[in-house]
Parts: sequence; C-alpha cells; structure tokens
Amino acid sequence: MSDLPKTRSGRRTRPVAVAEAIKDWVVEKGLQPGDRLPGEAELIRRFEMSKGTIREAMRLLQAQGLVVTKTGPGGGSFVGEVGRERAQSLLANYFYFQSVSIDDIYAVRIALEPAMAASLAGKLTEAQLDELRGITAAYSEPAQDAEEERAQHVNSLIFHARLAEFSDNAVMAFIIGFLAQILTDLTVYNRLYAEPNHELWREGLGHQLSLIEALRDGAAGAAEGIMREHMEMARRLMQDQEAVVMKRFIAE
Amino acid sequence: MSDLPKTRSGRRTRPVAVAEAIKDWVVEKGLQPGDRLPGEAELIRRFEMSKGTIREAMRLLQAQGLVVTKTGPGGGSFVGEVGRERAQSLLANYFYFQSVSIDDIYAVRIALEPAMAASLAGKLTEAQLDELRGITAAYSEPAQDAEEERAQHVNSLIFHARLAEFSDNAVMAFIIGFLAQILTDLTVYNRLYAEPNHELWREGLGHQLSLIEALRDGAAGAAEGIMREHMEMARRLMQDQEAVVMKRFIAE
DNA sequence: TAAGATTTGTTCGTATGTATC
DNA sequence: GGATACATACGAACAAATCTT
Repeated sequence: MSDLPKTRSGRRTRPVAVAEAIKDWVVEKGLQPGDRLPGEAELIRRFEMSKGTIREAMRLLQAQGLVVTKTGPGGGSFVGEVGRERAQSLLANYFYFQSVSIDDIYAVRIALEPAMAASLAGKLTEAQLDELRGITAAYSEPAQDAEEERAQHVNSLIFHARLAEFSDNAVMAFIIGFLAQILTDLTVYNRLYAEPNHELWREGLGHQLSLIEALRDGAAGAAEGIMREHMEMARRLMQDQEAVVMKRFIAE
Repeated sequence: MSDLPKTRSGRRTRPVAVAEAIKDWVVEKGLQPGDRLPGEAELIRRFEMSKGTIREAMRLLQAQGLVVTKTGPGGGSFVGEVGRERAQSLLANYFYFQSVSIDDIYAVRIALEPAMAASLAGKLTEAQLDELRGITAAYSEPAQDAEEERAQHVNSLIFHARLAEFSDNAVMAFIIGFLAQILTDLTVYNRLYAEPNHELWREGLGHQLSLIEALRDGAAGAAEGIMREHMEMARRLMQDQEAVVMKRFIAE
C-alpha cells in the first residue's frame, strides 16, 4: 500500500494521516500561501486512497485554515494563510470550555497594553495617528442612552485592536486583538445604566486623546502611564456594570 | 429540502453549513464534553444529506477539537473539550505565517509573568510548591556541555508552564504556557557555547528558588520583582545565543 | 474464547455544480 | 454559449473496530 502509518491498532484514522502528511509536505517544500497543492485526482493516486478519504483530509486542513479550495478550471487546493479571525475563533473554542471572567481578561490587558503603548511611542506615522483620531470621533459626544453607551464601548475596543495591529510584535498584537474580540462579542452587561455615566465617558475619551499625543511625541513613559490608567478605569466600568463573559462560539 | 442555508451563489459549502449547525446546536442545548451527538445515520436523516457530506462536516469539527468519534457499539460522536495542546497547535499554525522574533516573545513574557507571579503569592499549596522545587532539581547542578545546557533550559521552561497552570486565570495560564511551548519546540540556538555559562546558570537557579520562597511567604512584590529580573536575564541569554524561532508546524 | 450486533471507517461509480476559456 | 477542468455531492456496498453475550 502506501508508506503512511496504517490505521492498525485503531489509532490514527486515514484522513488524519493524510492531513499530517500534507502538512509536513508543505513545510518541507517551503510552500507559501497561494501555492498550489495537488488536486484530488493526484492525491488519490499518490496516497492510493479513495476520493472520500482524501476529501475528509482536506476538510481537516480547511478547518485549520491551512488550505482553501476553489472549483472550476484553474481551481483546486491552495495553501492558505491562517487568518487572524480564524485563529481567534479557534482559540475562542478553547476558552469556551474554560471559566473565564472579566477580571481574568483585564489582568492580561493591564499587563500587556501599557507595555505595548510604550513600545509604540514615536513609531506611528501621521496617517496611523489620524486613523486613531478618527476612531475616537465615534464617541466624541456623550452617549444619550444605554444602548448608545454600549456602541461607544465597542468602538473604543476597536481603538485598542487597531492600535495593537500597528505594533510589529505579532504575538502582542494577536493577544490584544483577541481579548478585544472577546470583550466585543462575548460580553453581556447585567447592569447597563439607563443614565450613561458621563464622568467616565469624559475620562475615557481624555485618556485616548492624550495617549495619541504621547504616542506622537514619542513619550513612552507617558503613554504607558496613560494606558495603565485607562485600563484600570475600563475594568472598574465593567465591574460596575457586572459584565460577564457569555458561553458561545464566535462566528467565523 | 433542509432548512439550512443552501450553497447558492457558491458561498458556504454543505459540510461547513452542517458543522456550523451542529456547533450552534451544542451551544443551545448546553451540551458538555462527553455528551453524545446524533450518529451518522441520524444526521443523514435530519439534514437529508449523504453520508460523505455528513462525514466531512464531522471532520471539520474534529479538526477544531470540538468532537471526538468512536467506533463500535456505544460509539458515535461526542462533544470533545478542546484541549490545551490542540489549542496551542492551532494557534501555532497562525504564527507560522507571521514573523515572530525572540524579542517579540519576551516582550510578552516580561509583561505577563511578573504579574502572574504576584497574583500567585500566598496562593499555592505546599504540594504545588514542592512540585516546583522538584522541577528545579533537574538543573541543580551546572551543565557539563552545550547539550546538557539546552536540556536544562527546556526544563526551566517547564517550571514556568507549570507555574502558570497553578493560576486560576485561564487566559493568563494559556498564553504563558503557549509561549513556553514555542520556546521549547521552535527555538534553535545559533551559538550554543561549548562552555556552558555557569554564571547565568547560578543566577537563574537562584531566581527560581527565591521565587518559590516569595510565593510561599505571600510576598507579592518580591515575587514580581524576582520574576522580572529572571525574565530579563533569560532574554539576554537568548540574545547571546542568537536564538531564533524556526518556521515549522507543531505536531498535534 | 467465540460469535453476533452496532457504529464508524473506507471504497467505488456516477452525477451535478461551478468557474474559466 | 459551448467546451473544459475541477471540486462537490450522492448511494450502495464492504471493512474495521469494539461492545455484549
């Protein structure tokens, strides 16, 4: 038969073995996103397995974001770069089964975001700074009701996610973006006040505006301090509103 | 036909639609890991789709770690808790396509691990403290050669991963464990010195031992400071050895 | 130990859908 | 619009694993 580890003793199933073989093959060949993989017919010949088995293997890889398939002439399977959104979804699956509290998330944010802000001081272009200013425009006026306040909160999370994307530290950027995604999609507020808290709104907006200035001026220490205050304030706000993390999957 | 969104306009393929439907179903029913899912025959009836299509859907879920299947009587598909190792692998797939440097990883470790150490001060049981002491025993003597030095380094990463697992903050624990995994599996040292650096060995071991004491005594500030020094030292060590992150997939 | 029952795993042949030329 | 090339989907049969008796 093939040189693949057989399914003897019941362990690995055939599609899994094929998927791993293809994975290894991509690494060995150093294939890049967009590169062609062999078509179904070719894989059937090489592995000496049926069409169904090969297709199941491709589904395993597709779920991980490692391949994308296209129909039609010139179609087939291609190496696919694992996107940020997909990686976020897959990781969220893990935390679905863990108990995660708002405090857990903010413990990480408070540790990471000030450090990231400091590292970005003086590194942003005017265009990037302008984009950040533009985001803050979405909440430049105090919210009129609870619903609007929630919308502003979501928008302010976009500020953080975007800022993280400007970092050239891919690990830091992913984690911060992931946490912002969780807070945006999986958070429910048990006590959203009918009367929005204008005091906290003013304070939060002030933080972000002065943060942008500090980043522009290359004031790393100031940026770090402002971000720390901002994070502490955001955590208090979430605690006030008795926010909790919901248990559901993030849509891909 | 079925009530599922059809494949019209070419978007979602049928197995993907089925997989999403099952995912939603698990959330709605509040199913827990180990709970039974409908068998193949049942799913074929419900979705009015062929066996092959249903099986491809199950492979999509299997790749995400959300279901496991068993053959034989009493077998079938079950809700599977997404394990830490699998989540790490899936996330590593994402970073495979990003450029990640040792400095990027350490920027996160330096921000997170001291905070985690502080939060664990006074919270560990004697058994947990003993386990940490046991891990340090693996490098209680200076390394004789470069290979042994690398083994000690890997073991000291186990110290950090295990410490993170003692945290009740699942987010913090996962991130720290993930970074330790990356450093263990994907790091290559370009200049592993023929002569192991006894100075740094002594310093590193001292850090971990005094960290254990600080944790036992509930000295949060001390634990945080020691961990910060320890992280800075580890980063310098990696820089000295010109360590780099390799590009390959982590085996599942 | 052995036989039977149950459920997933795998194959093959055929037909359909979709995108490119 | 027709031909082509590819993935997508179906159905029936058989194989393998594993639990029960």
